[in-house]
Amino acid sequence: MGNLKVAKAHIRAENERIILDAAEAIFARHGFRGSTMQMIADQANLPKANVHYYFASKKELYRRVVEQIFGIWLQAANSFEQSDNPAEALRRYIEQKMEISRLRKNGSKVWANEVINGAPIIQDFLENQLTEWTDGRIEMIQKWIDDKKIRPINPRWLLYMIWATTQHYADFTHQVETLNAAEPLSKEQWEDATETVFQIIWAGLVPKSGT
Amino acid sequence: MGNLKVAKAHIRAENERIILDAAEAIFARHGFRGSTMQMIADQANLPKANVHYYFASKKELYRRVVEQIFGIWLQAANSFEQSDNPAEALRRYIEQKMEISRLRKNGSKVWANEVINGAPIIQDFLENQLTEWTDGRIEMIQKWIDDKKIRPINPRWLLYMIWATTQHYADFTHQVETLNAAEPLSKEQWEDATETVFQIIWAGLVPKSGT
DNA sequence: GTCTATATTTCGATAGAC
DNA sequence: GTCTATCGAAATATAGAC
Repeated sequence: MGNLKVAKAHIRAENERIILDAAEAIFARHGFRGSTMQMIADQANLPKANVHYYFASKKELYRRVVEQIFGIWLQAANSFEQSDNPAEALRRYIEQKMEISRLRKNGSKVWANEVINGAPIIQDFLENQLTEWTDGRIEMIQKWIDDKKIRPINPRWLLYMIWATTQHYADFTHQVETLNAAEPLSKEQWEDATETVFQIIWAGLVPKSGT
Repeated sequence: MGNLKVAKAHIRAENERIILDAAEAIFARHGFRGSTMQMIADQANLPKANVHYYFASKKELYRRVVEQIFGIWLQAANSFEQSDNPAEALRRYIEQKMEISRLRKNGSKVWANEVINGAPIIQDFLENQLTEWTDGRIEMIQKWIDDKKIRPINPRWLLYMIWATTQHYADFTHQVETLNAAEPLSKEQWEDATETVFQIIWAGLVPKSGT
């Protein structure tokens, strides 16, 4: 009896994972309304009714996908804390964000799609978790400024700049690859792009030596 | 007879304009598949059948909207040419891009949506016009580097950085406003953000005085 | 050129046999 | 837990009167 329960729970966990991965890919490519349960089922190699068996509605499935992405974002964001040295903290954060853009393109695209459309489904994430996290990071950056470790700039615009620049490589992959002779960026290009993003931002933050 | 033709042409031009504006707003908010001809008709204050009278299909209407946006982008991009001084040229370009983000949010969002989804409808723009324009601008920036006017960085990543940072304020308006206590950015905030973007990028490009 | 009514297709969701 | 068949609700597009 106990074994049966465990086996069934295992099947459920595995199928949910397969469907979530399939849904992320489809939602990233076609948006919420552009994606059909049939497409997701095909991507997962399951009959459409099975998808409905595990996720009651398309909306619930979508929300689970977005939740998953948001978790990864917040987790990476913690790297911000790990150093009191602004150069180190920013380098680590930019590197992590670029790494997520490289490895989790679909997640980033679903998020972008959702925000562009006014976040009809995940507004609560923006209002609660993201607002809290952002306010905390702004305080940290402001402290760096007060300590004259970086130039006085508005910390908020700096954060947006890092988000925009790093996520661009995930959200606009298709444009980036088209402009790269229809080829994905090579390992060297990813490293070079990451280094350039960090270098420009950091050089733009260093306090003027003469001041 | 001639007058009648002119009058009808006028009616057509005006109605097409009304429908295009309505469609841009709806497509920006709901994406291609999320938008219905009924929504567009309501936004334009016209019966649905009239929209079909002027635009044979939803796809044709969408393509016209994206074409319009792309024209505005390319036009603004010319400001890049107007100065041989990198600081001036970059400042003007960033200011223009931020101005478009402020005034033409919907256009930018439709474009972003389209690229995220793999540009199924406007791939030819990416392959032709955008590739040409980008290659030309990369040459210009490379010349600045050769002339030691700016530090040696990969010009392509610099362009992407400018695009990403400026368009973020249009595409992610909803997130930016949620993080701004649900208020649109004030005139002062727009100016401050623009200045910060330019300052960080430019300071990150100036050649080291000691080298 | 305008607009009501409707044909046709597609999709989300469920029933019910296995 | 799986899967076929199908319902009911939209949505695109068009026919045809004005």
